[in-house]
Amino acid sequence: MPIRFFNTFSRQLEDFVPLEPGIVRLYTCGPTVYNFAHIGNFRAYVFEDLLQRHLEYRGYRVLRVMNLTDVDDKTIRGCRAAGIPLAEFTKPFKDAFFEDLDALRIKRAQHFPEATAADHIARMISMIETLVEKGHAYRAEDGSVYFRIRSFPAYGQLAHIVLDELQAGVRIRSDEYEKENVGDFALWKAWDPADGDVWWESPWGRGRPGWHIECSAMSTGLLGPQLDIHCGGEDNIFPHHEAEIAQSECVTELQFSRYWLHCKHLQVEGAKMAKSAGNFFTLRDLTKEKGWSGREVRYALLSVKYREPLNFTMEGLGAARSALGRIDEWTRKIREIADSANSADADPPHMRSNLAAFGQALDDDLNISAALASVFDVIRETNRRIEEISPNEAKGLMTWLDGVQSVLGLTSEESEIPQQVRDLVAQREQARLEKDWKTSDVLRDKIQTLGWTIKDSKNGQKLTRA
RNA sequence: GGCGGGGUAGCCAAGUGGUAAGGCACGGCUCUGCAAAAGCUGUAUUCGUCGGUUCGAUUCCGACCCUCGCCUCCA
Repeated sequence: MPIRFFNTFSRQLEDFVPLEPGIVRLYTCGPTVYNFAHIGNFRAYVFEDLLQRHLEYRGYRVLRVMNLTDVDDKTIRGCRAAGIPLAEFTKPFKDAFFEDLDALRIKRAQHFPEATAADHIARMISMIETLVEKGHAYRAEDGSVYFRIRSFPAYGQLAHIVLDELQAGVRIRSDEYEKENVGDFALWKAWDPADGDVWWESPWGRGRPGWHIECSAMSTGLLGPQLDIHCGGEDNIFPHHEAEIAQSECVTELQFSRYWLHCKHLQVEGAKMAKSAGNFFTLRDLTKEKGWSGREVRYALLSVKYREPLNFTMEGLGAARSALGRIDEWTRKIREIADSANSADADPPHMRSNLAAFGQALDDDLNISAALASVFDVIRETNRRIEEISPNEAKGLMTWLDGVQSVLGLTSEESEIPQQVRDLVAQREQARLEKDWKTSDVLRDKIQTLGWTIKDSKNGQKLTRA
C-alpha cells in the first residue's frame, strides 16, 4: 500500500511519489525568533517530525530544511525596544527554540538556515533581480520591490482564492501606496528610519528582504529547485505559501513543491489560544512552571491527526501521562521477558497483522489516532496472555516496538536512580524478607520524600519517579 | 461577505452506506501484609438540529445552528 497524503494544492488524497526514488526533500517553515515559540507553533513542528520519522520508517532518506526567520517587523521592533543589535536580540530565542525541540524530541533537520546569513541574503537578492528582469517584479519609488501578482496567472491556486474577490474590502496601507495592485507583496523592503541599523545593500538601495522570498531562496538554495513536500500551519497557506510558489516558479520555471501539507490550528480548553484569554502557553510554561515533561506535551500534541483541530487541555496532558505510563509498564514487562531470549528468530506470527496496522495507519495520511489505537491493541492483547509470552515472542515485540518508537519518539527515559535511593531500597528488601513491615513502610516513606515511589510487585520492588 | 475545516460517550478522539476503534476518567474483578501500582473487564440503541435519497445513513444530498481558520507578512 502506498503512502498517501492530502495535498492542499489538489485538496485530495494522493499517492506519495518523490521526485527522486528513495529521497524526500522536505521544507518546513520555521519560527520567527522574536519570542519563545508557543504550543501552537509546536503542534506544527511535532506534526512535521512525525512526517519525517514515518518517511524514514518507510525507508526514505529525508533531507529536511527548517528556516529561522531572524529579521522581520517583530524582531526589529524587539531589538530596537531593547536597544541592542538584531543578532543579539534573536540569539536567546534561537537557543531556546533548539532547547524546546530537544525537549519535544523533534529530530533535527539537516539545515536550519537563518535569513540574515550573508549567502542567503545574496541568493534572495539574486532571485529578486531575476524576477525584475523577467517582469514579475518592479521597484517602487521608495526602493521597495514588489512581486507583480498579475504576471503569474496561477497566483491563488493553492489557497483557491480568486484575485478579483480579494480586492474588495482590503484597506491599502499608507506605506504601500505605491503598489500597482493591492495584492502585490514585498520582495524587498526599503529601509525605514524605524529599522535603525538593520539593513543590507541591494541594487535597489538599502533595505531588507520580505518574508516570503526568504523561504523561496533558502528552500531552493539548499534542496534544489523542486521540493517533494512543503509543510506549515494552515495559516501559512495564504499568503505565504502562495507567494512562495509565485516567486519560486517564476524564477525556476519548474513546479516548486509537489505536495503541500498543512496542519490545523489547536485550541486550548476549547477556546482560541490568546494571551488575553489567559490560555496562551509556551512550552516552557508547561514544563518549567507546570511540571509536565516534554514527552507528555509531545504525546498531547502528537496524538491527534494533523488535519483535525486539536483541543489542548490540562486534562489531556493528564491523559497523556497515564497513556505513556501504560506503554512504559508494558515495555518494561516485555523487555524483562525478552531478556531471557536465546534466539534471534523472533517474529510473533499470530501478531503480524496487528503489528503491521501501525505503519499502515500512518501510510494513510498520517492517521496517528488509528496508529496509536493499534499500539494499544497489541498491548492489551499481549497483556491478556502475558504468562504465555515466550522470550522469543517478547523479543519480536521489542523489535516491533523499536520501530514504533522510532516514529513516535515516546520512549521512556530510564532515569538514573541515585545511590542513596538504591541503598534504601536494598534495606527495605531485607526488611521485607524479615516481614518487618513497620521498617518497610518507614523506608517507603523515606524513599518517597526523595522523589521516588515504590510499587511492590510479585517480582519485587519497582521504582518510579514520584 | 467570500473560501475552507470541525461538531461522535464525562473528557480527548478514530471510523464506515449495513449496524460505533483507541486513550483518559469512572464502576467491577484479579493480585496484595497494608497501600499503591499493575492487569483484565464493563460503560454511546447512538454519532449538532431538521428534512430528503435508500431495504438500510453517523457515513450521501439539502437547509439550519454552533465553533475554528484564512481573506496580504499569524503554526
